Amino acid sequence: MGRSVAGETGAAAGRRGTRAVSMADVARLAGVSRQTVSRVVNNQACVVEETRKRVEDAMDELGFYPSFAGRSLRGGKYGCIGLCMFDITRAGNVATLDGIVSAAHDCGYAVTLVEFDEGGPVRLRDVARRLAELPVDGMIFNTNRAVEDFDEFKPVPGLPTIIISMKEHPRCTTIDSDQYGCSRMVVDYLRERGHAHIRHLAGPEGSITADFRLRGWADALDVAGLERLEPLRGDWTADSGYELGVKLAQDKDMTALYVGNDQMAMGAMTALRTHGRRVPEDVSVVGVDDSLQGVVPHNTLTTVRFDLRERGKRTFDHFFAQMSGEERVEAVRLPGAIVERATVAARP
Amino acid sequence: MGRSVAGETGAAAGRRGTRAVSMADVARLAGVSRQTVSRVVNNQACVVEETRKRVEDAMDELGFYPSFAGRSLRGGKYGCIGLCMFDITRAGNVATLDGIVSAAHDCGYAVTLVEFDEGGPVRLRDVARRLAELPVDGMIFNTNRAVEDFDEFKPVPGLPTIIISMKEHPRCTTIDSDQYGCSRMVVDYLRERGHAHIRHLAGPEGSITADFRLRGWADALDVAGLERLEPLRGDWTADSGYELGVKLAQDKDMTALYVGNDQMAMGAMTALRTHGRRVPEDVSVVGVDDSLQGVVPHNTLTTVRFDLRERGKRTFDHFFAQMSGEERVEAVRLPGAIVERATVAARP
DNA sequence: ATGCCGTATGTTAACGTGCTCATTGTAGTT
DNA sequence: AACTACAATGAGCACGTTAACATACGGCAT
Repeated sequence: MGRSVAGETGAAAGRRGTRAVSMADVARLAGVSRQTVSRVVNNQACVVEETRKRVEDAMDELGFYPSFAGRSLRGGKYGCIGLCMFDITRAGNVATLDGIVSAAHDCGYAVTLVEFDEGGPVRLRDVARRLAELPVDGMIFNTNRAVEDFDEFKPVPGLPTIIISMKEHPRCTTIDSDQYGCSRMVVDYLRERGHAHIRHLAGPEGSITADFRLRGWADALDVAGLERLEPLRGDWTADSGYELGVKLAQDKDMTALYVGNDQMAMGAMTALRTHGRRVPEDVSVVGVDDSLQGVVPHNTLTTVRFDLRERGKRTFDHFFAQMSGEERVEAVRLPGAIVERATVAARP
Repeated sequence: MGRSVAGETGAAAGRRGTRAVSMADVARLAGVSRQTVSRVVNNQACVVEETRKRVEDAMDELGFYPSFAGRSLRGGKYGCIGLCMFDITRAGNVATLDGIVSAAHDCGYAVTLVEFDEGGPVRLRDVARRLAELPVDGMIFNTNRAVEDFDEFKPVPGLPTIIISMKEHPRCTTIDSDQYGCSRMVVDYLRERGHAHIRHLAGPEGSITADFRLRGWADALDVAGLERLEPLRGDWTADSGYELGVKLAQDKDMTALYVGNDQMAMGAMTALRTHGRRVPEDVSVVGVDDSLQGVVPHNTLTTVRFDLRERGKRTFDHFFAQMSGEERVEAVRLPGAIVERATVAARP
């Protein structure tokens, strides 16, 4: 219980049974002290060229790599950052992961990835516990799924913690693409083009992203004093978009449709056209994510693009700032940008 | 040079400047020896209930987490596996990553991810060097891109190494989806349905996957003694598929088109239809990857599906076997399966 | 009472590295 | 010759954990 299976493989100590080559071994072969080897490894001055050469040859001969354990035991830090994602395969997450990994790489950090998709309810506390026993200097959580103990969660002391989430947290800096603001932006964009009957096809209940996108749309309509019909809810797939698009085709007042992601938008658009509504002449359609580029030929969907790689980079930057002593807790929301293609028309 | 920036942050030793809570601290507070704390942490017997309770309370009060460094310094292993991917965002890679992470999790391992997309040519040696200095018990490389020193690469002694690659390696076990076999399978599938003029729209030059898929197609035609016209080469995007599809529409002999991925197939199909060739009545189309499901409404493309998550799981399994002493070097190729939809018709 | 056994706990040493301080060696200055 | 200045190297310790060994204690058979 609690102990890792890896830990129990036991018998084989070190690298496959044999103790790994240590500095002492190199020192012995090169005929110098361990300290001199250490200096060579860390590229310090004050080592005469001839000695350095001898040490380097010895290292090559023995296949020496400095032990991370020894090094970090001394130094107290690992140069690794723990990242917990709840579903890597979810569309946006890969790009974010990529951004984090590459920003981390630039600062000499590696990223240790942990997934947490145990059927039951998720508690940040459990995830943090698991991560804290790994060689990490801090943690990043990506919680685009509801977690049980979000608000009362306390980060592990000494381990800077950043949460990728639209929900704000009392103790940790949160960062996310502005899933709320993008909807207000789209509604304003459509209003400026004369649309007053703007409907919404949202993502599934239980998705925080879907909820914030929906809320942004609703608030924007309310603020503008426009009529707000009940939004429909799909499951992010193109087919669900098609299905609901068939229903929406009945609504002859609707002049614009804002869809919670591009795949459903694709489906809805197909349904609208199949049922005699022209896009964009009769109905303008806007999606979010810009995920169809390259996937579909002649992609014409007007949509909102987030720079998710940038989101990852920024996330790491905040982590790094905290590592460097920054104490501030903020809620960073990164704006998207509308990509104008050909599915929006202005009303007379 | 060579040293990590993380290492140079220096000043802050341990967890945010303050030395983390150690077993000694817990022992002092609980009024026991460090060894007893260790026993409690590792759930060993021979600790009387009352003592255990006192230690656990002390741990909670101080917020103690065992130090990974100290632990692995003693034990010699980390419970982490190093993974190098050259482009996480490439379609198949996420699912593979997911499979590896989840299989690793089940065995108590975490995955430390490193990306390597420095503009220049890649050498496995450099990647291995970087990974070997991290807290890992072994490594996995995902080399779907050409590397300079593939054949002469020697794994770090004591660190089991698996390569995800279609190319076989003299010293390491390789594993990959059977990018060659899938093409032979498709050609046979089309031949059985009476097709004799089967053309191929391949991925870009320089892509190993594209090369193997192309080679499988070519060999299958040669073996069957069928005419083999020059394949066209796209860049994986739907638009390039469309563009080349326009050219292919001129070829009135062609009765079947095998496309290197689904997105290009999507484009090619659209082009064929736009230029008066019915699919599947005039031309049958087959893709690879099954990547359009959920993305496009009413997906009807017949394609080859690989279980990429399974590929990840199998990869980890091989790593784990080597960790447990298995020495065999193999080349594992995981077959795909044809997903029959509606873009293939039998010829009379 | 003596000796033995088993259980609970403490003590010691070792893992590999890198910092601090000490020592040696060399050259230049007085 | 005696001194300082500096470069190159070595010795020792500390980091946190745990395996192996050592000790203390109570119960039981002799």
